[in-house]
Amino acid sequence: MSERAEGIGNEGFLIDADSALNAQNEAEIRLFVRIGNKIETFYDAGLKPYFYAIANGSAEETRKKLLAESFGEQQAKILNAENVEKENAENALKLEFKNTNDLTAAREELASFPSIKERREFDIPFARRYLLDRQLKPMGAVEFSFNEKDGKKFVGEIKSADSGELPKFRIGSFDLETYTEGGHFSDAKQDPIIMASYADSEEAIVFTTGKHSHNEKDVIHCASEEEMIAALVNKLNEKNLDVIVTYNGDGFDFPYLKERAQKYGIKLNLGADGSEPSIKRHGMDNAVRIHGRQHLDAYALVRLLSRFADLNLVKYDIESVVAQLFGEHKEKVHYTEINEMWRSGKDFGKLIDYCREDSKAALRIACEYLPLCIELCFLARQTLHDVSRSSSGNIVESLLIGESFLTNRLIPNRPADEIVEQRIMQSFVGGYVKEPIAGLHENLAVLDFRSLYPTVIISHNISPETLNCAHSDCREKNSAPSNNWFCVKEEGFFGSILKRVLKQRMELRAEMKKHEKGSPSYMQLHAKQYALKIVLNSFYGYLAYARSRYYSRECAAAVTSWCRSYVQDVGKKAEGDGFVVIYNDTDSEFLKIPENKTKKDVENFVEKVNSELPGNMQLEIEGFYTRGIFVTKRGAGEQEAAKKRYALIDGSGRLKIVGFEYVRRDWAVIAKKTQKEVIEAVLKEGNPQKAIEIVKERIAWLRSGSVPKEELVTFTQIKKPLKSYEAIGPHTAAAQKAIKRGKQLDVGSIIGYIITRAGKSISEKAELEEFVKQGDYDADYYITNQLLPAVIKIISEFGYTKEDLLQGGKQQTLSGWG
DNA sequence: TAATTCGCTAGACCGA
DNA sequence: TCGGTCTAGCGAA
Repeated sequence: MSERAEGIGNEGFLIDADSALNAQNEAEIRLFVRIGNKIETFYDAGLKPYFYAIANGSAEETRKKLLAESFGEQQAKILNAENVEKENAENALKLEFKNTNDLTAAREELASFPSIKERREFDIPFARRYLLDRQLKPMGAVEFSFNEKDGKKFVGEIKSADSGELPKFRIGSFDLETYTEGGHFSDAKQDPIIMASYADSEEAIVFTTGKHSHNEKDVIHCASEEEMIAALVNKLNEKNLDVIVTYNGDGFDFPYLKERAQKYGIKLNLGADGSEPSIKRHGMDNAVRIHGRQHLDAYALVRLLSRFADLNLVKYDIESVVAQLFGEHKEKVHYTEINEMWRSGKDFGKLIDYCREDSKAALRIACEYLPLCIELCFLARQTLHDVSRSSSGNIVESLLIGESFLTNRLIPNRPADEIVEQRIMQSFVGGYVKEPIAGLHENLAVLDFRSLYPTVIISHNISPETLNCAHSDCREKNSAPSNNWFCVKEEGFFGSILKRVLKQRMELRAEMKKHEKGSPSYMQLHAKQYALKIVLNSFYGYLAYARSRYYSRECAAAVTSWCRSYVQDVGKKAEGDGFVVIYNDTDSEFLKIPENKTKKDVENFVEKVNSELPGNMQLEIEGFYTRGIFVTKRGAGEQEAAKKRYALIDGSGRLKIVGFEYVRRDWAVIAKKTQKEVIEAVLKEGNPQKAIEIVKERIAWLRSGSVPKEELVTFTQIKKPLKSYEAIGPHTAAAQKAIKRGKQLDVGSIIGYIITRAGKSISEKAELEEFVKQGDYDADYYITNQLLPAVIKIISEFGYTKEDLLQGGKQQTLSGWG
C-alpha cells in the first residue's frame, strides 16, 4: 500500500457528507466529492464530535472533574475538555468525544450535573457540525489535500473554493407504475411494479414487463418484474448520478421499490458507496436518503416552495404542477385506468407515454429549481437532501447558526416544550390594516416600503443583545412604540446579518440587469437573489416563532410597532399633501391622486418621505393604476369595507386581483372565472351593465344543467386526520364518503369536490369529483352559494342588487356612481 | 416536523 | 327564517 501526499490543489464538488464509525470505533466524516466522472469518497478524522458546557462556578475545576467522569453503559470518557472564550457566555467548556454515541451518553448525564449550568450545541448532527466548522458548502466547489492510508483517502486541508459557475451536475429521474386491483391503492406486499421509467438530459426510457406491444422506441421489454428492477438499478448505477430525482419518491417510489427488490433478493445498491437507500421518518412522512448522492424529491420540494408563496398551487399532483410551472398540459392516467390498460392491452402505448412523461416532468421540475436549491445549500450549509425537505424557519435558523459560529457566539438551545407553550400564549400585535374606502376609485398610486421588516430591524438595530441597553441616550433616541429601546452604539447581531443579506441581494439584482434575461448567468444570479429573498421574508417570522432558538418577543413586537407607526405616519403626510389614503396593509399606501396632482407629485412625495426615513428604510412606488375597486363585507356588518380584497387595473389593462374568491382555491371554478370577468368589465370598460349580462348568462348556463365538472370543482385540503374534525363540512363529508369507496386520502391531500343533487345539506351533497357523473350538480347551490356571492359585492358598488341578476329584464335601481 | 399576525367567508348548529 | 356562535380554510402582508 503506497502512501502519497498531494498538494491542496485537488478540486471537486462536494455532493454529500455523513458521519461513520471506523474500525477503532472513532467518528469519521465521509465526504463524497464529484471529480470528473467519478464520485470519490474521502475521510476526515480531524474533527471530534463536541458540545459545550457552561460551568456554574469555576470552569477549570469543572473541567478537571468532568475529565475524571465516565458516562452511560459504555463508560464513555471525555477525550478533551477545553476552556473557551465566547462572546455571549462565560465559563464555557468545549467537550470533545471519540464518537457521537459517547457524546450522546455524556450529554444525557450532564443535563443534571450539579456543577453544570447549561449544555449548548449538543443537538447539532455531526456531519452538519463538520460542514459548519470547516465552512464547507454542499454542492459547491471544494479544494483539498489528501493522504492515502490503508486504502482510505484522508483529507488534510479542505476549504470551500468559490467557483464562479455551477457545474453540470449529473441528474436523472425515475418513476414507477404499479398494478392496482379494483380501484385500490397498490400494496407493495402483493402488487407488482409493471413499468418503470428513467429520464435524464440525454434519454427517456421505459422498462416494462408488459407483453401487449412491441418495437416502441426507447422501450425495454423485460421478462419479469425481477429483471425489470435489476435493469432499472443498473441504469441508475451506470449513470453514476449526483442527483436522483423522483416525484414523491420519499412516500412512494423508494419504499415500494425497496420492498419489491427485497422480495427478489435484489440489492438496491444505489448509493455512491454501494449502500441501499435509507428510509427515515421525517415528521409524518418518510425521507429517503441515498448515501453519497442526493435524492431530490420534487414533490417535497414543490411543497416547500409553495410555502415561500411565489409558487401558488391548487393541487400538488405532477400534472397540476407542470401546468402551473410550464403552462403545459400533461395527460393524467388515473390509477384505476392503469389496471385496465395493463390487462386489456388497450391504449398500452398511452400507458408507456404516461410513465415516461412522469420521469421527464419530475426531472424538469427539479432542474427548474436546482439552482435555487443549491443556493440554499450554500446559505444553510446543508445538503441538498436536507434543504429540499426543510422549511423557511430552518433556513433562517441555519443562517443565524452560521453567524453565531463566525462571531464566536454559542448557539442558543431549542426551547423546551413548556417554554414553547408560554411563548404561544403570549402573542403580540402585528401589522396595521386600514379599513379601505369602499367603491370605485380612479387614478391610484400604490406605494410600499421595500423589505419593511428587515429594514426596520437594521435601521433601529433591533436584536436581543441590544434590547433595553443601559444608555439613556439610546433610550431617548431609539425607543419603539412598543416601549422597548435598542442600543445604537454597536451593530446588533440580527442587523448585521440582514444588512449583509439585503446589500448582497441588491447587488445581485443590479448585476442581473446586465445579463440577458433567461441566459444561464442570469438564471444563476436570479436563483442567488431569490434565496436571499426567502431569508429576508422569513427572518422576522422566525424570530417570532415559538420554537425558534433565536426567539425574541420583544424584538418582534418592536418591529411591528415601528412598522405600524411608519405606515400611519406616511399616510398622514400623504393626506397633508392633498392625497387621499384609500387603504393601508402593513407596508403599503394606496393613494388617490386628486385632479390637481400628477404622477410627478407622487414621486416628489416619495422622495420627501425617503429623505426623512432612517437608515436603509425606503418607500417605493409599486405602481400607478387607472382604476381600483374596494368592496363592502358580506354577512354581518354589510356597510363596513372589506380589508385584504381589492382589484386594480393599470394603464396597460393589466388586472391585479387580491384576496377575492378568484385567487382562492376553495371556490368553484365557474364562480372564480365569472368574478374575474365581472371585475374586468367594471375596471377595464367601466361597464357594469356588461357585467350583469355575463352573470345572467352564467346563471342560465348553470340552470341548463350542462356545465361540465371542471367548472364546478372546489379544492380544499384535508388538514388533519378525519376523525379529529369537530365540524363536518362539505370537504370532510366528501372525503369520508370517498374513503368508504376505497380511496386513499391522507393528511395534506387536496381534494376536489362537487355539490351534487343527492342529499339534504350541502355536506350530504358533496362528493369527490371523480365519483360524480357529468351533469349531476345542484344548480341552485352553484348560483346562490358560489356565483352570486362572488360577484354581488362588486356589482352592488354600482347600485345593482341580487334581483337585477336573477330577474329577466329589470334594470338598475340607481344610486350614484362614477 | 413546525415562520408571524390580520382578516374574510362558509357552513353547521342553536335558539328565538 | 333570522342572527349569533363556533369550527375551518385560505389568503395578504
